[in-house]
Amino acid sequence: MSVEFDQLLLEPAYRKVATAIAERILDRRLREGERLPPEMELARQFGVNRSTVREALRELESNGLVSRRPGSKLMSVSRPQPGAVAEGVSRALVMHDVTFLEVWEALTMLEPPIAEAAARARTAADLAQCLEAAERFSSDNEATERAVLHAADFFRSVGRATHNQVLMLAQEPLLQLLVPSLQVMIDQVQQARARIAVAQHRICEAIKARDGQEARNWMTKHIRDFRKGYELARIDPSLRIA
Amino acid sequence: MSVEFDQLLLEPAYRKVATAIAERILDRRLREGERLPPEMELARQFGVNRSTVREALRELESNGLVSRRPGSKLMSVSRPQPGAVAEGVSRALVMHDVTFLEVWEALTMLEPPIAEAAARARTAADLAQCLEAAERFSSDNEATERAVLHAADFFRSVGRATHNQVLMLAQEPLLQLLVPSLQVMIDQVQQARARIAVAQHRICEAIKARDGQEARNWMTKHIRDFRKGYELARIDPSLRIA
DNA sequence: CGTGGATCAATTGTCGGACAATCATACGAT
DNA sequence: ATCGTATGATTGTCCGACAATTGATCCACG
Repeated sequence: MSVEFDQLLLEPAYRKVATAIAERILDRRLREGERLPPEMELARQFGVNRSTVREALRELESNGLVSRRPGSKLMSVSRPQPGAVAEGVSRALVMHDVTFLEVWEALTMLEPPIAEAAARARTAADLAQCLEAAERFSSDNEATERAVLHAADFFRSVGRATHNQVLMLAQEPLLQLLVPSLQVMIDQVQQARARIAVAQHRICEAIKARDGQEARNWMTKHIRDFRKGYELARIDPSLRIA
Repeated sequence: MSVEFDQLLLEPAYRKVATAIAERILDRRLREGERLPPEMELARQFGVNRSTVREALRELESNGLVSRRPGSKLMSVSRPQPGAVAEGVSRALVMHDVTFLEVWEALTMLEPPIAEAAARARTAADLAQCLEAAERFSSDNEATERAVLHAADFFRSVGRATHNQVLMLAQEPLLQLLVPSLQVMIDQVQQARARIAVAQHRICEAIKARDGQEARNWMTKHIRDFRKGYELARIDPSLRIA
C-alpha cells in the first residue's frame, strides 16, 4: 500500500479535448480521410467553448493527426506525413545540441543495413527510383544546395526500397540534420561530388543485383566518406549542428 | 526560367506567429529556461489578438519547444523531452499501420551497433545503470506490465551509455512500439523471461569488459529472441501494431 | 538578517459573442 | 452533362470579460 498520493493532474480543457479526439483517431473510430466535425459541433459535444476546441485542434494539427487538403478549410483526419514528423525530431535534436559526430555515428549504424535490406526487398520500381535519384545527383550537382538535396534524396530512395516505414522514418531526421552540414563541407572538398556519385552508382548496381552484402559495403564507404570530407574541410565534427 | 508560379502559401496568422517564435527559440535568441513573454505582450508585439497567440502557443507546446515547470502557469522555453517527441513518432507509425515485423527489423539493425557503441563509450555510471536495469528486470518480472517496462528500460540504459542523443531518440519510438506487442508475447512463452534475463546479463558483462563485439553479439541474440518468441506464441508478425 | 506569512498584481484558462472571408453545395442556365 | 451562380456553412480573427491561480512584494517576527 502506498502512503503517497498520486500527483493529481489537472489538465486544461484544451488538452483533454485534444487527447479525446486523438484517441478516437488512433483507435480508428475516426478513420483517415474522414472529415472532422465542425468546431461548433465539437464544442457542443464536449461542452466547451469554441476557442477551447480550436486550441485542441492546433495541437492535433501540429501532430499531423488532422490536416486539411490543400485549398480547403475543412479539417480531415490524416496520417502524419513522415517529413513533418521528422522535422519535429530534428528540431528536438537541434535543441539538444547534437553534434555532427553523433549524426554521423547514427548514419554509420543505420544506413548500411538499410542498403542491405533495400537490395533484398526492392522492386523494379524501387530500383528505378534509386537510379533516377543517382542520376539527378550526377547531372545536377553544381549548385551546392541542389547537390545536397539530391544526395539526401538518394538516401530516401534507398530507404523506400526497404518497404519498411520504421526505417524510413528513423532515417529522415538524420537526413534533415545532414543537409546543412553537408552543404558546408561539399564545397570545400574537391573530390566530394565525384566520390558521392561513384558510391551512389555502386550502391545502385548492388541493389540491382540484389547483392545485399555489396550494397552494405558501398554504403559503409559512402558514409565513411562524409566523415573524411569533414576532416579534409577541417570542420570540427564535435561542433553542434546549426 | 520557370514559367510556373510558386504555389503561394497563405498561412493563417496563428501559424506565422508559431514559426516566428519557434525560429527565435531555435536560433537561441530565446534561451532554454527563459520565460516566455506573457500572451498579451506577444499579442501586442505581433499585432494580433491574444486568442491567435494562444493557438500558436499550443502548437509550440505540443512540439515541446515551450512548456511550464510543474505547478506553474508561466510558460518557459524548453528543450523537447525525448519521450514526448518519440510519442509523436510512435503515433505516426501506428497511423501508418506498421507491423511488428517492421519494428523488429529496425531493432535488428539499430540495437546491436548501439550495444557495441555503449561498450566503447560507457562510463562507470552508465554501467551501473545498465546493471540496475537488468537487476530490476530479474527481480520484478512477474507482473507482465512491469516486466515489459523493465525490458524496455534496459534498452534505454544501454542507449544512454552510448552518449549519443541521436541514437537514444531514434531508439525510443521503437521501444514504445515494442512494449504493447511484447506484452502479448511474453506471457505465452514460458522461457521468455529467463532468456531475456540471461541476454541482459551477458550484454552487461560485455559492456563492463568494454568488449564491443561481444555486446553486439549478445544484443543480436537478444533481438532475435523476440522474433522467435512471436513465432512460438503463434502471433502473426505482419499484423499491424495496436 | 533570514524566515515566514499576508497582500496585491499579473497571468492564464475559459467563456460569450461577433464578423469577414472563403469554401462547399445545390441549383439553375446553357 | 458542364459551367456559373447564389446560398449556407465553416473557419480565422477579433473584442471583451471574469474567475482561479500563481508570482512578487512587503511587512512582521523570531
